[in-house]
Amino acid sequence: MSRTTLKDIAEKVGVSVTAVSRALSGYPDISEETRNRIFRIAEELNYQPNIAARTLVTQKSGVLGLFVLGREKGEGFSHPFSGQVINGFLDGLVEQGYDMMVFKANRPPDSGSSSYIDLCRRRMVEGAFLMGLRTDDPWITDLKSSSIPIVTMDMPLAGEMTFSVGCDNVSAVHAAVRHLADLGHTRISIVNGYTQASVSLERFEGYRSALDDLGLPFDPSLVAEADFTVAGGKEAFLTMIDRTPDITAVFAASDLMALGVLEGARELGLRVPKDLSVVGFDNIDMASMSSPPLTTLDQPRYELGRTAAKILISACNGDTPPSRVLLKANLIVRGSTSERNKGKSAKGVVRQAR
Amino acid sequence: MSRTTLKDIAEKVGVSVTAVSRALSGYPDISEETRNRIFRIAEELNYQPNIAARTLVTQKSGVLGLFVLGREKGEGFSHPFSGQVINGFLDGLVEQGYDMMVFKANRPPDSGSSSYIDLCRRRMVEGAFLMGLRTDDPWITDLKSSSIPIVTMDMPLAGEMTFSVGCDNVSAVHAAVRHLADLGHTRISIVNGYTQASVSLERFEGYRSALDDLGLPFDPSLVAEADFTVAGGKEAFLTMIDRTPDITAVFAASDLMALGVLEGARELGLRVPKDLSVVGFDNIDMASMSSPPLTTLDQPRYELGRTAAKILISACNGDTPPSRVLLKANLIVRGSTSERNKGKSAKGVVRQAR
DNA sequence: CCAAATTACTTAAACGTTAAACCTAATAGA
DNA sequence: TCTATTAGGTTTAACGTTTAAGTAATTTGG
Repeated sequence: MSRTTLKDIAEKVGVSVTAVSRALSGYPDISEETRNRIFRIAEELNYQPNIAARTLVTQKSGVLGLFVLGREKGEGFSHPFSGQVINGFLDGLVEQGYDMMVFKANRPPDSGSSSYIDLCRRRMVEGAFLMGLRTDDPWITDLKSSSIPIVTMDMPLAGEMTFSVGCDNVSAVHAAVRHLADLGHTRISIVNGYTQASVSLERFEGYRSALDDLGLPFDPSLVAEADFTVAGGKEAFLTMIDRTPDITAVFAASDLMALGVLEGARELGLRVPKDLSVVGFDNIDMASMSSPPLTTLDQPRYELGRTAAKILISACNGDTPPSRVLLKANLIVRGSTSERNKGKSAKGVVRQAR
Repeated sequence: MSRTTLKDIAEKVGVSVTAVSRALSGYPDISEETRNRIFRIAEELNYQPNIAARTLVTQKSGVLGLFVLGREKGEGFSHPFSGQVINGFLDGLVEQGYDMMVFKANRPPDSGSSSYIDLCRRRMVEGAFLMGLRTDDPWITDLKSSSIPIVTMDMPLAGEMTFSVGCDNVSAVHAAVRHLADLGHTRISIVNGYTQASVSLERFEGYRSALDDLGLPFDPSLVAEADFTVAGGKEAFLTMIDRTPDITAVFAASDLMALGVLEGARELGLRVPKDLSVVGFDNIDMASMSSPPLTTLDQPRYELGRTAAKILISACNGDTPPSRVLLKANLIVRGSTSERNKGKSAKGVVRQAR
């Protein structure tokens, strides 16, 4: 026997298919008695609506799409940051009766690959949440002119139907740098992410403005750029400290890079936080477990995902949510930062270690 | 203007809807010339098939479901283990033209929540992959009698349409214990996961059989049980080492618990690996970054996910894949294990530290 | 040269649902 | 008492696709 349909119930109860449909959908024009009979039989036959059929006629699928872009090595799903965001997004959308479909980013836009929007259209996806979008993504223009609502993480797009969620990176980094300055550091370097991520620009802005506000001079040789990974952070740190050995503090634009800095420092014989203070960004689980545990900026990841779902759904309902929502990232002070050690500068140690 | 449909193309080309459908699907009974015209117009109108309509008539949605169960704190998506498995699963299914829908596990089976299978039926999901299923899950019997193929991770179900993927836990743990024994350890303890995970039983079996094979006596007081988390592992280790301070090696059934053991050891002043050797399980990213880096069993996570997709799809196609596929977990030796230190036993250190 | 087969289509039906329009009997309002 | 309304339905059509069953024109085989 195949699946039970409205027709099966209708026949068994002795009413029309429409009556069953309306009863189950809670319309008031079905008598209390028939309604009860219908529900009983539906239960008995373990009726599950065929959502494909419903979608076809209502033109609404009840599906929201998730794109986890940049899924090479250590990115995307396997990035320690993504999990909680996705959890929040999923919870937020399930609460409103939606389901989630996950799409793989088809890398080369040349061949037969479709744009994100086209992928959505086939499945009648009502809105999409994009994580890991970069400024050089080939489908950006496509997204801007989307007719379904799009929420991006960390990357405002300025389209009619595009929205974004993210942290207030500028003030977050400002706070981190201030924290380091408060501890007496004056040679504060930044290991930033690549410029194709728009957070990188914001975080740099936070760094610059903090320096200005604190009366510290800006030195371009204290700025390094990496790819948000451990290896990249380590590499960037090592070349930078070689150039400018008088650094006593590092702000890294991701915890992974901060962990890379820690690794690099260990190799050089620098003791964190005694010789070098390190601040990360994200507060991934690993951050609290490194030695020393990382001082970092906690992004409310779950809340970010949840907010994305909220915006998407309200836009789907024809409302006009704010085009950009910024949540606050909180500085969490742990063991990787401390008062600047005036006696023994990092410089000396580095010279020794080499 | 709304979406382009087959009808739009048909009118513009001057053929029937069927002709367009068949041309686009590659049937041979459309002339080369009309086919080309159809393709050109379809392209021009940026036609995207309405998959809901297709699903309705073919009774196949082209969707596979993913259930990431146990999504409390640190579990599910945010578990460092899940990401790569999901990446593999997604890649495997996209390659075959499928899409992935992710379902939230509705915890209490009492209220109005539906079984995993029912969730699938509504969306005509063709098969599902379940991660994090426990032996005490309320929907187990439902799953066993499923009419759509189900692949579980790490948990064989013995149903007509159920399959499972996982690692060969028994021989993996066997290798880990042998590694410790080879280093001279004789008091080897196990911090296992909770018994509701079937891997726990298998890992315990590996532990027992290794002990037997190596001629080491089994001592129940060297067995602890925790919840796979860092905190749980630490707690379990601390109470165990208090009871039996002569332990010189620990096998933990997850890297997170192993990291907890490391933390506990640090607090007691035990030096790893000098005073205590520790082996984990999973090879999560964190494992290589702890200090010391963890010796652990590497699960081929990506491959596990990919295999799940492969099995699911072949079962969807009416084939009969093996009901259980076990991949090999490889021992990766890092800094957390070393030769047993005969001079200074852990016992002495613990006594001192307390 | 005619029947049979092939080519290139078309028509009709179906998938399971919802929405709009319609209907009938009972009830309410004047 | 007659009409207007309401309650409780039913009938019909539509959503966009695929598939089975035609059909007319052309080609092939003997």
